[in-house]
Amino acid sequence: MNILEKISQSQALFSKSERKVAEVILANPQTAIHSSIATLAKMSNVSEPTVNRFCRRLDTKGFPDFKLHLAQSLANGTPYVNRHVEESDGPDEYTKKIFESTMAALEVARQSLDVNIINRVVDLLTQAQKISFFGLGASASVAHDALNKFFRFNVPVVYFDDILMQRMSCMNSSEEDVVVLISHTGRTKSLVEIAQIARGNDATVIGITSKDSPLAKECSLVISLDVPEDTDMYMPMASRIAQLTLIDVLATGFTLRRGTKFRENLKRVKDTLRESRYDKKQQ
Amino acid sequence: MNILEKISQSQALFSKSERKVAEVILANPQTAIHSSIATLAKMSNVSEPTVNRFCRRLDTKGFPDFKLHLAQSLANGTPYVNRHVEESDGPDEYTKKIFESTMAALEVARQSLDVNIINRVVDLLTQAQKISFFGLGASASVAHDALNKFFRFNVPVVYFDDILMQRMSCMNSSEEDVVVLISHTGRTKSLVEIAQIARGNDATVIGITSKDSPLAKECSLVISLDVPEDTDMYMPMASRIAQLTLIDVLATGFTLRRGTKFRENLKRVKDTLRESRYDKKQQ
DNA sequence: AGTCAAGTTGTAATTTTACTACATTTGATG
DNA sequence: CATCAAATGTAGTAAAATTACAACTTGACT
Repeated sequence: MNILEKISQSQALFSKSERKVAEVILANPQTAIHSSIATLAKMSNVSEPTVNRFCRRLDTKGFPDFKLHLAQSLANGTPYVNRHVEESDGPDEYTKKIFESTMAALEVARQSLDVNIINRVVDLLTQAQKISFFGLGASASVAHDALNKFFRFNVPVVYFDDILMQRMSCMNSSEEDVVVLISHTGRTKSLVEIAQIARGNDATVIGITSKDSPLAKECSLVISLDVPEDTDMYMPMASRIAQLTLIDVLATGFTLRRGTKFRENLKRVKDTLRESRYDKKQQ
Repeated sequence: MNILEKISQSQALFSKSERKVAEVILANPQTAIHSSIATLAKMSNVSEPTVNRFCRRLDTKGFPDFKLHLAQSLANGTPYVNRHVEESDGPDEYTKKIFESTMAALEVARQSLDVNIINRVVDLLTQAQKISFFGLGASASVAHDALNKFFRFNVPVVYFDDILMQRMSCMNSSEEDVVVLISHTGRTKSLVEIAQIARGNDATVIGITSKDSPLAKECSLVISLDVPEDTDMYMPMASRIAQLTLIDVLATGFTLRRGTKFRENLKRVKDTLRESRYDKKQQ
């Protein structure tokens, strides 16, 4: 885990002087990694051994090891998850925080992914007669996006954001069909029911949802995507982005499986759009 | 620049013994960051000062500083932009590449954003009588997502993915209305026309699009979002994610502007969903 | 309030680590 | 093969981190 997050979360664990050290480091981590233990001790108004004890409390081997961890946290593009937006934040602050926590969430999501399952899902998708993408609420737009991607592959794709249409569509599904259900929580009742209907018609049901959820239990195959969600805002944010990126991965896997010739087909689809656009040169 | 890459590229610069050091480090960088200069010297069969000289040749201040740089290169989640998916990539490789390049794209997008414009857009959105989100193709799902977010704020929000509906909606817009148009290229003809119609009806038109595009020219205010897009795949991927994250930023700015009391309102909206879900405990 | 124990913090000595100055080696060139 | 510059190593020095221990807080219980 990112050591900066760990510091801000472990406040309770620290003693008074250790907290002083934590403050100084959090306030200026860049300076911290370039300081010696003596300098840092002086900056925090504590003794050197206190800094050392602080490092060990964070399960590092000592000060140099701690600096290594800190350096990694500070590495470009390794933002910390727990940058919650606060009431007092200005536009520059909340913009930065949201982007950074989104990136961090992607990193976490990537690590939680099971590549073998992705591979099998790509297999199933390439062999499907018809692919359906269903989601509700925030996940509806993800399904919508998936439609947009897979539509270009010249495969029968279906997307509905209406529960009844989703049900009817699943009623008519058959063994060769793949139904992809998207839900962050995996606890949306009507989606679970749809999974059951689809399974009842022998369709392959793939869930993009969280592990061990009711929806996951009803699926033939689950891509579990555990994303740290900032619940302060009462809106799904990072989970959606992770789902979309996963869709990108699946779509990419799909095109790779289909080979180069198929890729040319994609280019043609894209070229078709040209007429609807203003030429780049003409501006 | 990543110091590991730098080492492998600077081979010519090194002396014979220094190259030995480079080899050992490249072979096992994880070990290197946890070794002292003495251990590393022994592993490379060179003297300690040689290791030190090696570090300085790479423009670091000395061995400890070098280790810091190395640690940063090794931090996971340090994405390189130029990780294009290749024909021969397996699932683990393309998954990693897509996630990493998405993260990198977000970082680039964040840096290209103008915070002042974001602030003004948030201003306009909070004051709007009605907010419309329109996009076509891949950007339609982004607009769809925006609907989902702003809908929770108890503001009149409109979203259509049908050109005619979009036009009609804009025809009826007025001075107090804000129309948000989303397009990566900014060269989709019908969207440009819609911008003109909306402007003609005195609505405020906000573009989430690329700078200097035809669409940008027709907007009252443009949030330009320049994203490095992997064109190999002929599909918009990173641009969409950046747009969505921007929507998150706008939505967050919106709620912050409205204050704490408003946030409680959001919680109520979320709680309303409970009935449609399976309880967490019951599983 | 006084005492004691547990926990916290600092001082000073010790050990480890990195760096510097200088000596030796290597190998290329006339 | 003599010479010189570049490369490498040796040994000493300086700096940094860690340890052991002493002094000081804190708060519970008599």
